[in-house]
Amino acid sequence: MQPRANRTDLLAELPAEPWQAAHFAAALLAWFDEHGRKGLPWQRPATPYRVWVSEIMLQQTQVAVVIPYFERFMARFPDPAALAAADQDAVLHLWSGLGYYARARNLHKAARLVMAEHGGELPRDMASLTALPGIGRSTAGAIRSLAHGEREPILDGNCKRVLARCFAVPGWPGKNDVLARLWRLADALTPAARVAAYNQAMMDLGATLCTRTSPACGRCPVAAHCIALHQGAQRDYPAPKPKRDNPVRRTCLLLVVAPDGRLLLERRAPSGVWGGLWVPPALAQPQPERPVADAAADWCRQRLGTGPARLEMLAPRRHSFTHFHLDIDAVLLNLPGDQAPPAGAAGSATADRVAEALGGLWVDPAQPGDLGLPAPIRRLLDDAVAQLQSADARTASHDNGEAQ
DNA sequence: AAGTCGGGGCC
DNA sequence: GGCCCAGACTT
Repeated sequence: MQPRANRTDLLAELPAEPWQAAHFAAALLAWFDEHGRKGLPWQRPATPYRVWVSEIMLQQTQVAVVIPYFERFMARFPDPAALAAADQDAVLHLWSGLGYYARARNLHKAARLVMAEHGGELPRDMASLTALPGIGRSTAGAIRSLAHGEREPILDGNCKRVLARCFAVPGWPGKNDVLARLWRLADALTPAARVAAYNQAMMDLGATLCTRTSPACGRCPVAAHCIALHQGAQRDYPAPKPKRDNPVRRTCLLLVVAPDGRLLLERRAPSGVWGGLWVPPALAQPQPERPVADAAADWCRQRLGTGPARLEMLAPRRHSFTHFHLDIDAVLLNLPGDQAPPAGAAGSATADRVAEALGGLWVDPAQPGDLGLPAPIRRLLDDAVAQLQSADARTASHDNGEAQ
């Protein structure tokens, strides 16, 4: 005798009944025809490439944020060939501010694979799609369903919330068993006809009615199916991620400014936080008990072979990531302009030696150019520019005072 | 199975 | 300030 399924399992298996799944899909599709989103940029036209790029951008990122990035990206890289031919810096530049930069690196890598191994067209089958870096089951399902009309379930954050509520799925969807159960539900409910509309409808429902905090159950097309609504427990699903205290890390960023006003950046290692992006050099291990200004001056003498002509602390700042806080001390270091500056170079022999020694790059902090710059670093450079200008103004007024 | 990877919207 | 968002990858 097989062990009897418990009550929760029975409820979860209900949509596997064909008639019920069909009713769910029909109700959702009727609602979609009336209220669904049909004018998003990647829907006109929904080519495999456009759906692909949009899906990658939309990973962990809201639609309204993505739209301008998507438009710029498509204008610059209209097809896989253009993307594959681009430098990684150009791709990261258009990604600056979106976060999760591994998405951009993987997208770029995958475009080159598409050119090399798939004749310049995205493959169509599930195995080949998920073999490409950055494409998992849900993104592959979105490409197959939205761009090709193949019957394939998706499971993004919206679908997880809708399904967790409808079928009262307990537990945090980050857990593998919970996730597996949601996938089974998604698969069982996905209809054979009108898959693209159905999958889009699931996302639209989650984004517009079945929202995280105040779901509009009164207008929901699948309210009759919703166990959470029946129990008045919409708020309990999906269960939140178990939270833990995020650690605090410290760093000290050195804003080294050459006599001509340009600022030193270094490229970070390919993996890890801000991988592949350009960031000012950092003190390896800031020591809590030692004044940061002293450590920065020492770094300057030891690594650059010259003391700073001027040193100024910027206001400390905290940047919070998903899993830790980063306290940033920023130091403005002006290099001396006493060496003879070669024409067209960064402004001094010292500056040139520095860039060579560190593998760095001198940029105008007001116009860094086409490189990937993390958003907080972008803001930091803006602050540095303002600080330099006010310092110049003080110097000028001081000089005037002496002259008079 | 748990940890890593960003930045912004919204409450 | 917390929480989440059209997730995927590494260990």
